[in-house]
Amino acid sequence: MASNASDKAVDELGESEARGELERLASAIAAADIAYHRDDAPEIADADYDALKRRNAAIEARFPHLKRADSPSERVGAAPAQGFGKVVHAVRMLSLGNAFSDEDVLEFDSRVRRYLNLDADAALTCTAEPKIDGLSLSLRYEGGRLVQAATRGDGTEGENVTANARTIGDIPASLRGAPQVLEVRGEVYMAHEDFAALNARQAESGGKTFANPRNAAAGSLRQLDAAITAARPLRFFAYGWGEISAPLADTQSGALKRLENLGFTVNPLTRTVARPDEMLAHYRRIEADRATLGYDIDGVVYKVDDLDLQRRLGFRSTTPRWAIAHKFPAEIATTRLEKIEIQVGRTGALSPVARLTPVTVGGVVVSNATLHNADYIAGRDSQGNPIREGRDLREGDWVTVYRAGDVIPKVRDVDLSRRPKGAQRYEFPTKCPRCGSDAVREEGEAVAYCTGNLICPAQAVEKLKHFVSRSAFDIEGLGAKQVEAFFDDGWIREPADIFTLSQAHGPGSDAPLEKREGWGPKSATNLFAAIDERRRIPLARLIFGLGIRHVGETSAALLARSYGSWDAFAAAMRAARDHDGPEWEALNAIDGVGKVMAGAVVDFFHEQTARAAVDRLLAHLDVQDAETPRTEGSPVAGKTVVFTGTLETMTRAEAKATAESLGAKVAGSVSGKTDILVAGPGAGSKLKKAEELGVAVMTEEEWRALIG
DNA sequence: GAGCCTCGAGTTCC
DNA sequence: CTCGAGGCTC
Repeated sequence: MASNASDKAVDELGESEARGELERLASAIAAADIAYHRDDAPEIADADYDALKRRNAAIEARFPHLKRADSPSERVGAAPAQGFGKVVHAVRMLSLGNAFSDEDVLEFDSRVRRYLNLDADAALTCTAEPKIDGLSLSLRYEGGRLVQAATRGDGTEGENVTANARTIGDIPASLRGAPQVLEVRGEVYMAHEDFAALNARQAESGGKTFANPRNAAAGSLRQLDAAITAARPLRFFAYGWGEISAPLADTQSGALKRLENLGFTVNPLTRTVARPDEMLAHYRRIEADRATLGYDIDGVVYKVDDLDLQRRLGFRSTTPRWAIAHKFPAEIATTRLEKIEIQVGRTGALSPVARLTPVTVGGVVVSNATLHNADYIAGRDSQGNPIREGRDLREGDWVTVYRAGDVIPKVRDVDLSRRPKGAQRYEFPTKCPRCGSDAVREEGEAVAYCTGNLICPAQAVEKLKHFVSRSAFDIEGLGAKQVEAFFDDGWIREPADIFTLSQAHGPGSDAPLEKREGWGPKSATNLFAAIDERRRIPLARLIFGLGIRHVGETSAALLARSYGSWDAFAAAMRAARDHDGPEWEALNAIDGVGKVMAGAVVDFFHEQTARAAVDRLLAHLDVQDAETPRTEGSPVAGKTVVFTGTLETMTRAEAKATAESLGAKVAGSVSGKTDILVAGPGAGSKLKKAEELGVAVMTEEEWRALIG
């Protein structure tokens, strides 16, 4: 039976057929894995391998209870192209906003109150707990059993480290009384004493030692051989959750209690605090205990306790509005500023970088630091106010450096008493160091730009790097390094060249990729396949990839959503050529698009060279129309809504977020394209204009009734 | 027109 | 992560 079953569509399979199929697939995939990984001699084509994996996943999705203990979908190292399989998070793993001072914490408190329309003296309870310096992990339990563990990755997609997570003592393999689906999120870390012992062992056995516990934890979790992870002393604190089939509690603190009862370890310094002064008091207590905790922490996290309020607050593009991380002050080190060099970005921006005598800051050796712009070097901000009390930076100076947010190295100050004799004030270049074109700094702007847009090789290569970057075309195997090498050899000079790479440099060509240093038949085939995969591209990624100034990831998605298809978008931009007319007005009416961005986009389409390059690119692409938001049964899908006057039961931001989630476009001003004006008390000119234009006007109450 | 909020662009090291 | 600047609100 099983042999016939393999030809059947998954939804036609009976249960016993499915069981047999899963068994067959498990052994076929395992055999392919061994051939690929251990013997480095693949027996089947990658596409066939992927098909096996997909079929396995599809059957498992339909018959979850038949999932085998040795399921290929969970096995570490199962995917051939990279060490770990990828996992798309059911609920995104976000990062947190940061507070660096008491004022920032007070501001967080008032921002939350403002958003929720709470009085200054109304209670607003938060949880406060140490921020562990480890790495985030998401644990998925189904029916009380741990089925998957994934790293954070880019927040949307992480790595499957299930086998490794199973070896961590603090992570229960099964739970009693948990919801059917429960994703527990927390931090994997290594305690100080375990770290010291591990390093001692490593040194003894001649293995590599780790710079700090964080790196040790990360290195240990990302072992392809779970047996190695098992020998590493990792621990886990639970602090939150992702997808859940039933709520854990009404409050953050209640949910943490529940997780504790289920068998997780929650940090013992977690408290609920009612007011900013209590938040700060708990911060100081934790800071005072920092050295005796036995593990690294880098701050304190506050979260609004009431989950209903959390839901109302929602998310900004990368962070929740209901939480913030209060960071401890950064460590500082002293070193020498050897040289100031200039880098050229994809927009032509000239950015000075400090080359430093390498120095250890916070467990990492730093040798470069950004200097932002000419004013920053001179000791001024963009308004001309002194920073570093007006002290400028010169080559040869002794400077203090720190890692902003414990990541990005920055120069804090300069020690004038140690300034070498004859050190010269730094002269910011007036020519692009790469192409020699004039560098121009517009009046009132902080950044100088290279004007050789079409001839500057630095700009061209940076634009290409942007094009292949993660948020744009995200071509696996074609990173910044490869782009640079291909550019230098003239293989890729513009985006379209990427899609003809396999013709120009395929196996039979004059200069085949597989003969290049560092490449072989396998990696070359993989790259061509990865490129082919991106011929079908979502509209938003295409727009972002074009690298139009002022159009980042968010705005690209906004434009894609607003126009739906490439043809509609391009036609409108061409029609708006003169910064005038209905298309121009429509573009400017999009909430979030102003004159500057609109001008940049329209001018991009008007520019012959850029347009020709885009046309060459489009010949290779199948652009997918933008998905409109969930609109099923939404009464306002596709409508353009404007809010005006005072809103009484929700804040403006809430109103906007809700409307957008229902597929409506929220605009800032009333125009012929407006479908609905929601007018509260105090509405003025917008109401009048809406009435003139015959736009439907409703009260807030009517609006709420409409959207349910 | 000022003040806030958010986004864009550039940056480091593993 | 930070800084500058664009866009929106008041």
